[in-house]
Amino acid sequence: MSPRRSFQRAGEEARRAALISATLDLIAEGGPAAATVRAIAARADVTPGLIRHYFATKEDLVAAAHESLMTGLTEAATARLDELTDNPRARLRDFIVASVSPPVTEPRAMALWAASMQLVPRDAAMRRVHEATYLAFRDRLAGLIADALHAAGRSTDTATLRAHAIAGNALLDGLWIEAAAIPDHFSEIDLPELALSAFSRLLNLPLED
Amino acid sequence: MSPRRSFQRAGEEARRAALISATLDLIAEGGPAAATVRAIAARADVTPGLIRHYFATKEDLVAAAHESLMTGLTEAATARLDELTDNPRARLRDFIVASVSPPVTEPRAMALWAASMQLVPRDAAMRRVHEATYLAFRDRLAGLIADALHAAGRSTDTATLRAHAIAGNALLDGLWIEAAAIPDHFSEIDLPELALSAFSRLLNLPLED
DNA sequence: CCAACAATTATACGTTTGTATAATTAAGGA
DNA sequence: TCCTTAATTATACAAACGTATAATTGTTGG
Repeated sequence: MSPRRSFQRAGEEARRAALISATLDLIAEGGPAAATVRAIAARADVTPGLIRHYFATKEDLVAAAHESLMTGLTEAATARLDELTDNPRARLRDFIVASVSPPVTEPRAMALWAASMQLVPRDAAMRRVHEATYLAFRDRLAGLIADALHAAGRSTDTATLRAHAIAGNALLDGLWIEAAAIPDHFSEIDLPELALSAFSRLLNLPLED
Repeated sequence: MSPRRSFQRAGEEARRAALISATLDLIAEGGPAAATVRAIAARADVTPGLIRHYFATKEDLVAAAHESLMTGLTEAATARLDELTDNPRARLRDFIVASVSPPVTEPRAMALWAASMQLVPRDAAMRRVHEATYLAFRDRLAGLIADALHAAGRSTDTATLRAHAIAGNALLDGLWIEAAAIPDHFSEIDLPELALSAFSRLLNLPLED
């Protein structure tokens, strides 16, 4: 007499979110190999069969998890912007600082990001998600740069603006990646200050406090 | 009557190298999941049982492969420096261009790098190797920057130089990573020119042709 | 209060995985 | 030349994987 386990119904949205969260947790802790359908189900406190009910294949679930991760990182850098002053230069400065500060620079985020990047070259769905989220972040940065330069009375043709956004994005990416990879080594370095200083020279626009 | 497959004996060193090479090829092509013992053996043109004869466990083989990868990358970067001209500014320029050009920007390199980075937060040995190779690369860049600035008659205190090297390294990392991740999107962009332009502003030192 | 439906669990299947062990064969020294 | 030894192949096995499908159960509208 094995009693069938009781359960509660949850909305589709909540269940998908729970499965995605469980997937990210497992990948962060033990890499992609640890994110098996059975482990994911256990972490989300459901049975493995339910995964197939919401995601046709495990690949779909992983892709959805990647999208959730990337948009989450972008939002982490963007979140404080809305509550900020309307001073364009301060907004850009805050965006830069947030991009090289926790939670973005936490090792967990880096491990997840690396796991995703590893799939990008050969998984079309992952590549599409990555490109979309990359461009979303870059466009956001481009807008902030344009506003800051304009407020300083500088003209900005689109080609130059795009180059600034690409380089600035690359700078922020490289900084948070290394800071997350070897936190001990960067603990004694004021990363926000370094980022602001480099950005100031990149745009020829003072950003430091 | 199935004839047993013929074979030739090889030295331990050669066999281990062949197995490591096969492992890296497979990880680059299909990720860590593709590097099964059977696939590795097939690629190295031996039977799966032989792997266990040289590596007690598959984990040992993967660790050896990562170490080989890291040291190989550093040596490649070091070797490249020696063939450059002795004009300090040209050396820095060539180094920057090489860092955002093939074979560095090939998706294969990015996939292997991402596979390694994914292990860094969880594996102390991997973290040590990564930190050492990162610092080796950064120190090289710092030396090139110092020489170029000095040749231009600029003074450079060590703190500023280190900041320049960190920011420059981050810029190059971010650029080659994205170029390798979404090559289609960057195909129409002159990445070396963009990198040189950004570096020039970062150092306030003209580097473009 | 009941019936219909969707959400969830349960079970099963075929593959593939890493590893263990026994059988064979190439290579070198006596 | 033969005989020993280590390198290599061959076979086997239990565990874990993703997926498919059937059986149940919570929920909601009438």
